[in-house]
Amino acid sequence: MSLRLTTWNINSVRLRINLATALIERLQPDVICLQETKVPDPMFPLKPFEKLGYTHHVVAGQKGYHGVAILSRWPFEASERRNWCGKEDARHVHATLRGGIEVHNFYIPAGGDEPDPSVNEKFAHKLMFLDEATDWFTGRCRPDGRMILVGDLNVAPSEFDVWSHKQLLNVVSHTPVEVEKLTALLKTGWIDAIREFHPEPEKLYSWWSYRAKDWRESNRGRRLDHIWVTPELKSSLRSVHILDEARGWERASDHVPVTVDLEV
DNA sequence: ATGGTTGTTTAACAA
Repeated sequence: MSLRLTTWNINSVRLRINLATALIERLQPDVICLQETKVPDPMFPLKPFEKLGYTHHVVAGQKGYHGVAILSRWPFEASERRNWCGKEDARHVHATLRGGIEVHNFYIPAGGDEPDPSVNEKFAHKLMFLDEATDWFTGRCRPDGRMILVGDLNVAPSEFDVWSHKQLLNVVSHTPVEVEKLTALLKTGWIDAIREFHPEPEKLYSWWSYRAKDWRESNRGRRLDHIWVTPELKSSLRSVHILDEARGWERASDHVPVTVDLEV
């Protein structure tokens, strides 16, 4: 069976519900993983998704910030919300699809502006989150079997994942300590599916700041959104696609949807 | 070197 999964930091699911339906019409993913939904669960707009066939969902939201959701045309065998770092932040849900494929959807803390954990509590939280996730996937949730990890991981790990390695070395999202910790998480047993199809040195971005006058012209992007799979799914990978043009949509999110196709 | 924008919620914060 073919499985198409799209991950997207939508930056408010209520504001961009029409962009979500446009995306669905166009790509028809089987599974959609959203981040930064910014809505408490009772107010999540499930109806438009249900009408389009996404009758299975796991949603974890909160007022104003964060929020993740998995919306699926495939039934779930199980699903769960998980909290991290002793906080109630809605940053992770996971679901096991019919057939036993486990999907993890993360919204890793952005980390604030100052890349020093001793003065910036948000950056400390980000590093702790990455450590805790690494511990978790090393221990009771080992990445074996058929598993997919996606989301806004808020780290652009390689020099080819940012518009300027030099100019971003001390900018949160590309500092060596974050890259080291994201790499440790990857090495718990994952394969970077996007790079399987677009190996370095090809430049890849999934986010462009709202602050640029012309995002396309300046093209100061970063690859913050990721799709990882376990080795067991490597031979099932068929293609990946970063929908750059979505950054040019009216009232766009600052992130664009990223899609993977598998034959499972 | 700095400031630039957007979303939620309504002045301030997060990204």
